[in-house]
Amino acid sequence: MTGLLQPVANDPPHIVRLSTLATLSSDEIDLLRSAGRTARTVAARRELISEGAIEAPGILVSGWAARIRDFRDGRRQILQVLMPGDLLSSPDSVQAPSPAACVALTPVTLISAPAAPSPESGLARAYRRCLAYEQGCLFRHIARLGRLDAAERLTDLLLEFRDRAELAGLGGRADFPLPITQEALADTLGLTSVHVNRTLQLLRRDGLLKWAGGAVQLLEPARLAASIGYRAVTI
Amino acid sequence: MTGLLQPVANDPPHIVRLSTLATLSSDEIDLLRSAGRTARTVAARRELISEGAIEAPGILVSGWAARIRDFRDGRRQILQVLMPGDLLSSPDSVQAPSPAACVALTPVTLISAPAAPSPESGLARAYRRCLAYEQGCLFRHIARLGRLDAAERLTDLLLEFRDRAELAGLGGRADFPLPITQEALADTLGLTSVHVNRTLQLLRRDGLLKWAGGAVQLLEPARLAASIGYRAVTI
DNA sequence: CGACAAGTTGATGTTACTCAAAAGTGGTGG
DNA sequence: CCACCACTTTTGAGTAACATCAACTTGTCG
Repeated sequence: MTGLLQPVANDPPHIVRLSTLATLSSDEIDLLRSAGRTARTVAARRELISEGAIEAPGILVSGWAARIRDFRDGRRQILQVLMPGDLLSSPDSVQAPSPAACVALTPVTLISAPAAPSPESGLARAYRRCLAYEQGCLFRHIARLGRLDAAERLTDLLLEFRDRAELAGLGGRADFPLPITQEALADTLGLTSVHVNRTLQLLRRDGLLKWAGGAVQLLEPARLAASIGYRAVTI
Repeated sequence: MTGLLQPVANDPPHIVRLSTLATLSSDEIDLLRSAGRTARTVAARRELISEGAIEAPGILVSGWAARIRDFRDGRRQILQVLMPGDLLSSPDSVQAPSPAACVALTPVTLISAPAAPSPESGLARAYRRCLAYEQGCLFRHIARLGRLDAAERLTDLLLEFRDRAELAGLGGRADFPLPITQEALADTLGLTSVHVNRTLQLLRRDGLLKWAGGAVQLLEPARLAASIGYRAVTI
């Protein structure tokens, strides 16, 4: 059977995400499904990719991970947070040494990303749009770290997570999984975990969010978005 | 005449840069040279690309530019600094709406980036390596903003500029052009221009750098690099 | 020479860091 | 089932880095 399909809600996150970014043929979806049968699992805190290693094209299908930069004195910066459905490295891009190590923030499962049938295929387009989206997120991350204060950084990051979770069919319009520690959040936001904790308490006290059982619920997403002039990453 | 050439010091920066990143045939170099004959110039402070516009593949051949994010209240963050030889957008990548506006920091000249003859050609490889290098710089920028203090940020950025200038055949091992204002530097580093000014004075007082006539000279590049554990972006 | 942009200086305020310790949470094995 | 351990979250008090505001100087270009 050949033809075009709409993304299905019960599909795994990477299939929802890729088929939202470009229309995939059912052959391509089958390709992704069969790739899902040979998954690799990695325990929390373990490296998925070490710095300088050649990355095999991969997709994160469950758990969260992060590209990180460690400094000699113990400081650590999370460069990019990866959630289910995210590409670890596209089959199209250069097989270059990874510019940064990638570690699992939770237990993680990975599959290898199937090569696209052709550069004009839907899958190839989906991969390219993933990369563009990713770059948009990196730019947003830079603006966040450079010019927002703690509460604004946290708000901005949570809104980004919400959008990305929704893109992969995870969580709803105001709630989404967030299975990482406050310390990981601090390393993402360029803050200390103490300060992240205090900032979270402010937002909770103001009735803006709840965070329990590894999931966040934004109580007034529109007000949050308006308060920082949040706009979704365009793709 | 066909064959492989070494980069020539007197070549324009984009040719030096691309032919350092991958070996180009003389046909490909001719392609780049003829692209150089139809240059576009943009005055300082003008936009090269506005946010959301579709970017035409381009190369910066002279002057400096920056991708920026402007906030409603006047805050501004420079997301990426572009210097001569840098790709504005690769012919290979998606023709997606630009995630951020790009403005000229000095008067600028642009050429359009010629499409690579084939995906396996040297030029296509050079473009891909440009993108990988660029991503490495973005990661470095994030770590800088998230975890370094003012003096470290400045040092790290100047060392990156030195490396990138050298890659494009501009400047030497310790000195390079820096034709931008302290305010642009502040918007890059997530600091105020007042604080950048004071931090520069510290470095000057310690005999670490000179900055005059739009060019910086690092007096002890090795000591600077060691002080922050600087490692060049790997490509 | 005048005007405007860029760089410099000083005084003061605030955000976020540091250090330290207590309280809560979850998993493991006896 | 409980005791223990490691990890995470929370709280408090003092501090440092950077921002803010405002003025003044220098440089540049028409």
